[in-house]
Amino acid sequence: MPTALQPLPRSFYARPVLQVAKGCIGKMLVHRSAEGTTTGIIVEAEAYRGPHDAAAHSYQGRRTARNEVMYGPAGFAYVFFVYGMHYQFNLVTGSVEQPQAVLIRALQPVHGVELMAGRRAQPPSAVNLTNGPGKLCQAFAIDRQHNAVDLCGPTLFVADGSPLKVERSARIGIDYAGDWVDKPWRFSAAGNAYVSRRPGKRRRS
DNA sequence: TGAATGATTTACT
DNA sequence: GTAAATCATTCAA
Repeated sequence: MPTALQPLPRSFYARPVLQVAKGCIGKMLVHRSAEGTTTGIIVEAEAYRGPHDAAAHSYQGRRTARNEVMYGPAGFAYVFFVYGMHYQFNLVTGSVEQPQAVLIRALQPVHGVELMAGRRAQPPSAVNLTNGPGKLCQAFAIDRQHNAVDLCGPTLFVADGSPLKVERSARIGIDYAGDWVDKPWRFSAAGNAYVSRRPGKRRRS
C-alpha cells in the first residue's frame, strides 16, 4: 500500500496557475474511499486562468454558486458536472480572489486498478480507464461531494511523484472560447499512452 | 418560470 | 466523420 504518499503542502498550489499545471505532471493523485484506495500519475492537465480566460467559468469575474470555490484559497478541489453525465476535477490555485484552477485531464493508473475497472465497467487492462477528464472522475469515484474538499486533507490529494518530460499544447474542448483556443495552456507527459489526445494536432471542426 | 448550453464520452454512419 | 445522451447551471423574461 502506498503508505508513504502524503499530500503536497498548500504552498504547491499557491502559485501561478501555469506553474502548478506544469508541476502537476508526474505527480500522484490519491483518493482514499470506503471501497479502497486508488492512485494514478497525472499525465495531462490544463490551466484555466480566470478573469482573463474566455474558456474559464470565472471569465470576466463571473462569480456564481458553482465556481465560488475558485475564489477561495488554493489547495481545494473544484468539481463540477457537465453534459448531464460527466464530472470534471480541478485543483484551485493562486490565492484568495484569484479564480484560477488546473483541470486534471488524464491519469496513468497505479493502485486500485481493479476498483477503477469495476467503476468504469471495463477490463483492468484497458487504457481507457482514466484517459479523459470525465473518465478519471468515474474511475476515482469523484463526484459533487468532493467539491471544495481540502486537498491537504487525508481523503483526496496530490502527492509527490517522479518528474516526467512535459509537453505544452493547446487546450481541448473549448472551441467556443475564440482566440483563447490557441493558448498553449495544456500540459502533458511526453509519449505517455494515457494522455487523452496526442499533442501537436489541434482538434479540428 | 422557462430555455439554452456545456472544461465529454460513446456509439453509430 | 457526425450525433445523441442527459441535467445542473446560467441567463433571459
